Amino acid sequence: MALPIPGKPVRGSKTGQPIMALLDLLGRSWAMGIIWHLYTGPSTFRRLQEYCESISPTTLNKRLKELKDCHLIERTLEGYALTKSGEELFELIEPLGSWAKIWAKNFK
Amino acid sequence: MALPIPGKPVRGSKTGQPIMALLDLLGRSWAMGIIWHLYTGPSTFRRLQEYCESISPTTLNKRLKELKDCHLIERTLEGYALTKSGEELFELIEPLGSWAKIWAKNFK
DNA sequence: AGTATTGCTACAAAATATGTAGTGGTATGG
DNA sequence: CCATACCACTACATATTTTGTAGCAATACT
Repeated sequence: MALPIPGKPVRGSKTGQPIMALLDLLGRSWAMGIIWHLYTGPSTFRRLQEYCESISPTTLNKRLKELKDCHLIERTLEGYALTKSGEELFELIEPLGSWAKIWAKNFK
Repeated sequence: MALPIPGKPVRGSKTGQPIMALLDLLGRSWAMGIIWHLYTGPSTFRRLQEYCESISPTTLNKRLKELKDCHLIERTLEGYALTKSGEELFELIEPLGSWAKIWAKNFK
């Protein structure tokens, strides 16, 4: 399980379980936030930065590279966009949106 | 959206969107791995540590506190266990497991 | 009483993220 | 053509998070 993450292998990948590699990738700061936003359509670097509450350009750049290397996003003429694979992944995590609302009520 | 995360407010919570708070929580190191493991049944601190590839006790302890504060896990006589809420959440992320296998083939 | 295991805490070092400034590239206007 | 203005990044110092190792108090087992 050698995912093409720049630098060292993915955290959690030693077990060889793909799910662990995926959870590691998604468990990095803003990774899921980026995917969530891109489902609304392609976006520019700047707009992603704003959407992710002013994530630093350094981190955004790194995250985008990783997601690109894992074929979840790609650059298009309109900016960054989800790949077919990325869309599939989004559709799997989409249900979290409505669940989160119910969950959040426990803290009001 | 003031989730009871020890210390500062959840990253991503400023928008007031519960999904962002949830993605932040789940986007911390090993958070989803812990949930994934606990679905197989209650577990002790030590076994969780082994399962999470020797996550440092400091981080494991912090993460367990956060997940407890957000009512996703709880301490039982048998150790740490998912709450009703935590189980619901797991069932939402469970499909990632089979998807990850297909996705991983792109890197072989 | 002695040894083992467990659930943690302490703390220094390493890795990661942030915040701000700046660079080079392309578009727009005068 | 030159200035101004964005945009997509890179550089780099600082802050925060995670790791790794050691150790301690509590319970269990011999």
